[in-house]
Amino acid sequence: MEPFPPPSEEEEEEEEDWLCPQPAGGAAPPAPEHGKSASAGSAAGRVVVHIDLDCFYAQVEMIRNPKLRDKPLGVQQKYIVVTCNYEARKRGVKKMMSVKDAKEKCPQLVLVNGEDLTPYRETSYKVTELLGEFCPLVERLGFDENFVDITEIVEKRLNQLQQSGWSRVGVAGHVYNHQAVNLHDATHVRLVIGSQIAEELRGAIYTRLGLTGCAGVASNKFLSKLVCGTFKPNQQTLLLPESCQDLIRSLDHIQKVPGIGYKTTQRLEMLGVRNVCDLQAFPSAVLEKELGVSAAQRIQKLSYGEDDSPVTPSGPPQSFSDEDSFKKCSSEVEVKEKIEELLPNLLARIHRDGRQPHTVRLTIRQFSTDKWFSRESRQCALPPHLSQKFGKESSNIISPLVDLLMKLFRKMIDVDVPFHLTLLSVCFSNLKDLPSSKKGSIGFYLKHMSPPSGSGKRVREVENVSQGEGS
DNA sequence: TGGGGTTAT
DNA sequence: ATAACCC
Repeated sequence: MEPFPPPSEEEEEEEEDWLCPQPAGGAAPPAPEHGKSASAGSAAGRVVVHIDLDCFYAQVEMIRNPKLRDKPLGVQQKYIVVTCNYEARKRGVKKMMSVKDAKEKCPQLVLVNGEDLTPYRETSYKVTELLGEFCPLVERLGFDENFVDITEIVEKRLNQLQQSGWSRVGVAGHVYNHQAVNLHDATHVRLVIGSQIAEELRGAIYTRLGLTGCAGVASNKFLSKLVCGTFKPNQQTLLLPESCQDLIRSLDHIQKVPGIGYKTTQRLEMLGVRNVCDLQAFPSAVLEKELGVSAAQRIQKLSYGEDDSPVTPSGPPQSFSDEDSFKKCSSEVEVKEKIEELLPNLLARIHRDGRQPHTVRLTIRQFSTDKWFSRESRQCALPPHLSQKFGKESSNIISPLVDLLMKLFRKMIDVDVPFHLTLLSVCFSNLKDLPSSKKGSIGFYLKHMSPPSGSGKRVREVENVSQGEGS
């Protein structure tokens, strides 16, 4: 069996094999422990993989239209190229580049409109669902990233290896810093097995969905995400604990730290904190006064690579929204028309989901020269008789919803004074399962997970994929 | 900069 | 309801 995807640029370096004598009664791998073995977050240490699909929207478009495969391709929303394939990147196109700049850099650039997210959203959930077949702890981050806590799968495989006595154990993919693996170190062994599982996850995503992506394997979410980007298209990287400091110190600016965004960066810079080392060394008490105890402690722990946040299964979405941006919208009639455009698609999505929303929100962005960032919103509970109508299609739910949304609009905007909007968004949230049957089940994609043969069979399939036969 | 999402306050 | 974060 070959590595998997055709993208041949891969030269999976350093796949050395290690002959590993098992336990021998020494202090090698961890004891099996009784019954429920190391659950996620136990003292044993977790194994977390972060999976990040390569230029996701562009990949989806290339699958929809294979003729685009070998061309430089950009996905356009309004006048922005939001992402592009690697052919385009070679020629200087970057994410979030204006169409004008992109065409200048690459006149042959092919553009597809990506304002309708439906194909991306659907593919995205297929990926999450697929990962959910391997393991229940899958957390989405945006449409193209997932965290998977594979601690339990690693544990199972460790037990199997111990029973077979001798096994060939080797890293799949890269090791950060080219650090040598010590197979007498239990933590190393678990992470190495994690790298094999990560490769299987990527392999499944490729063979079943045709998508390539990167993976990072580490002992927590934060580190797995950080190390994921080390080798970029379609490769994976394992982080061993001894290289953790090197990884985080490699971040030249604090805004590269996931969890430290624009606002926090501004405040940290006022305090003279410019890089991760500054943050590590900064007095905690002062930081807590500036950011609050909770945020301060969290980001300072991040600066050491510590992150105890669990991989929280995302399950079905918490909200459904649809938005449109435009140059100008300045009359009530136009607002109503825009809302009427947004609703049908949204309602169809909610109908497909099957749950009932109990809250609606209208969000606007007003034109302004300096604060293009800020949005305002008004929300209200849906009257029960409207909530009810989400199950059925026939009745006209649109008119009363539009009326409701226009009331929300008038709470924000005095329609007697001139206004200039550049965005409208409608969001339905507070989703509840229909009172239909008995239990409050989770349904959605986690539902059909165990056909008769159950989880044992599923896991075995995973385990078989890249078993380098022992000898 | 788009068209989405989440959680915390 | 807003503010922060993520993509």
